[in-house]
Amino acid sequence: MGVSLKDVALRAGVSVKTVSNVVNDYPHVRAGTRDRVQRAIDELGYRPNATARQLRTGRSGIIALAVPELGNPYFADLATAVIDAAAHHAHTVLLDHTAGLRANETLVSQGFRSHLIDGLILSPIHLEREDLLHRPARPPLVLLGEREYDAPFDHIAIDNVAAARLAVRHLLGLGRRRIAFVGARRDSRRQPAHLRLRGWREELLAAGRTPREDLVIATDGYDRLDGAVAMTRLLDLPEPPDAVFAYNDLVALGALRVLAERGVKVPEQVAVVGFDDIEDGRYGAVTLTTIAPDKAAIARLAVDRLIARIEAAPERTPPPPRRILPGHTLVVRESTAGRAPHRT
Amino acid sequence: MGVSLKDVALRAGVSVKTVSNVVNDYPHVRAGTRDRVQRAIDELGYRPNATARQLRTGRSGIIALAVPELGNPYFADLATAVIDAAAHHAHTVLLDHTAGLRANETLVSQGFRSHLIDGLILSPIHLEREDLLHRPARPPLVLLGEREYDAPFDHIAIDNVAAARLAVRHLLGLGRRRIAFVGARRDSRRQPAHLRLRGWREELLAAGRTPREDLVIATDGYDRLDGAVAMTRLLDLPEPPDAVFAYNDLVALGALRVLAERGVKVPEQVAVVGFDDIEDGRYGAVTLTTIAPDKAAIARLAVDRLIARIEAAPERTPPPPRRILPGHTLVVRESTAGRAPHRT
DNA sequence: CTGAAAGCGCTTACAG
DNA sequence: CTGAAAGCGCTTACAG
Repeated sequence: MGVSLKDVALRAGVSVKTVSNVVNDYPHVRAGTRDRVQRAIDELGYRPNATARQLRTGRSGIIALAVPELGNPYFADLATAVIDAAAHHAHTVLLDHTAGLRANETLVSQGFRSHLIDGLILSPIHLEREDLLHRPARPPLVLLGEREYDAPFDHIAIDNVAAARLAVRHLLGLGRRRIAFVGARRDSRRQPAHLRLRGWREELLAAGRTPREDLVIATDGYDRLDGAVAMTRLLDLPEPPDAVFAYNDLVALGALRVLAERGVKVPEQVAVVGFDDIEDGRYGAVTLTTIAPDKAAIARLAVDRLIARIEAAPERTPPPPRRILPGHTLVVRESTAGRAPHRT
Repeated sequence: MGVSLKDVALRAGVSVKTVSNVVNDYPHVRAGTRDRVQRAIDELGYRPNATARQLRTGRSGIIALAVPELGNPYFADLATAVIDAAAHHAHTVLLDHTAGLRANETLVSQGFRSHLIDGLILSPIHLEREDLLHRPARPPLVLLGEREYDAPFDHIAIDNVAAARLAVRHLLGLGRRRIAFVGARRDSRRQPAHLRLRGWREELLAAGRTPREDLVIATDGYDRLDGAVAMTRLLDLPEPPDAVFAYNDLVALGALRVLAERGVKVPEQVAVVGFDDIEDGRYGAVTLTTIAPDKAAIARLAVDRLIARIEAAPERTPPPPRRILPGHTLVVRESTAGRAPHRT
């Protein structure tokens, strides 16, 4: 079917070894030989067969990225950044979505399709530590996101507690006294959002205030609808909050929608802070104040770390797994700062 | 390193052929033999090497999907749907983004990484017909989206002209008389959006109205920012429009943001219709009326068609390429219908 | 600097 | 119903 090394070798009158040397830029090839081989390659339109190379070398040049859902712009942005970072290392990205389900996350982490990929970047939601315990050493795994595991894997995530405290401090600075947290889980044993919730608690305590647990709203997921449902409940409280810190921007946007529906003024009556800095937050009728994780840094660090493990010689002891903390910033917009007067 | 067929064969006391037969569910294997082999497989933890299988069969089980950008929720949704549809055929999806650049789109269509993939689904923006002309027959290609090419490839897209006419008809039915189109291109030779623009023109003419070309606004891209810039220009016109039909929802959302900023009432003063039905449009302060393409159908049809070509016997003449038109609907929301009174 | 040959782990005619 | 063997297209010690 296709043109193989052998065809090129025949045409150039050399062995396949020499052709292989030329194709892989092996330095010690005589210039004349190289030219002759190159000409044969061009004439025949030869292109190396990646599969055969992979079978021989054990490397595919593919890394997998598994996120809960691409429908969340945060993960779409992250995926884009990972694809770009991988391209820098001449790697391609195979994308998986887990729907945040523990079973899917476990399957992926256990090496589903592992023969096809050199490494895996996984952003888990409901995966538990024990799901990770009997994982084979290959392909290497880098974890992303808020969930922390006492397990020997690199983990790239911003400091969620510090970021949450920054958000709550901002709201306290605006004089807000009833600050709700939206995005806890009903099941107290499983708290994917526990770090952001902890930050909310810590900052309130540090300010000498008692965290009001009735202002902690559990949600089913982390989508706009969850934020809308939670906000409705909060507004129906005898004493509604004057601020909302949402687990993420989608939840915050759902809350903003309900506030608009009910005619509640933002930020005058209720201030809102999200988390992720997705683009939607910059274009609503009220733009959204949010925590902006450095997504490019997250992607770059994750890919760099993964590639380093992929390329590590198997006989040497690998570097110990690390927690790496990319930066984050608070981006203040209308949902806490109010709107500049109309340009008319 | 890993456990191979040979190891299993040795342990089960059969030939590799028999193990292969069991692994691939070849029917004619004696039950006793099958059990013995299965036990050996389980004990050794054997898992087939996909790379070796691919080298032998020429099939990887991977299809590539190339979209302009994942940051547009429409493409994120589409990618999700394609991943699901591919999973039905036991295929995995390799994701590429082209940034809508002709060079990237050409590279992908010409078979970049073609040894790794069984087929390609491409949603082009600026690709031209000539870029497609000297494409090798393999891997098969299915095209998506508004751009039409007089080239022998399957093409899955909703009827963009009919959909645009539906949107404009809706606005006309609301009594709007100055209906702008936002999302044309400056360069008149390259009009990715030409079908939706044509629909705008045709429906106005059919209603006995003259399309006002000064209400056709060119944009650099199809993002929120482009919609915001365009809306600003429209509002600064001596006689601003009373309705906007946007190329897509992102552009429409950018326009809505500017309308809110300027204190223009939607839909009373300006009604807005988008295109794509992304989730953001359902949660703004003013929800967005839009054309909803049947994304699941698009993904399913594209994958089905691609898999059929992948599995077609190479010696038989392949089925002729087809244009397939999945359905679409108009979803009416507040940006044209107004808001229901507050629930208080 | 270059060649002949083994082998990565499968699948698949070809026999029996 | 099962086995022995070739071969997919590479890379890479091993020679020379």
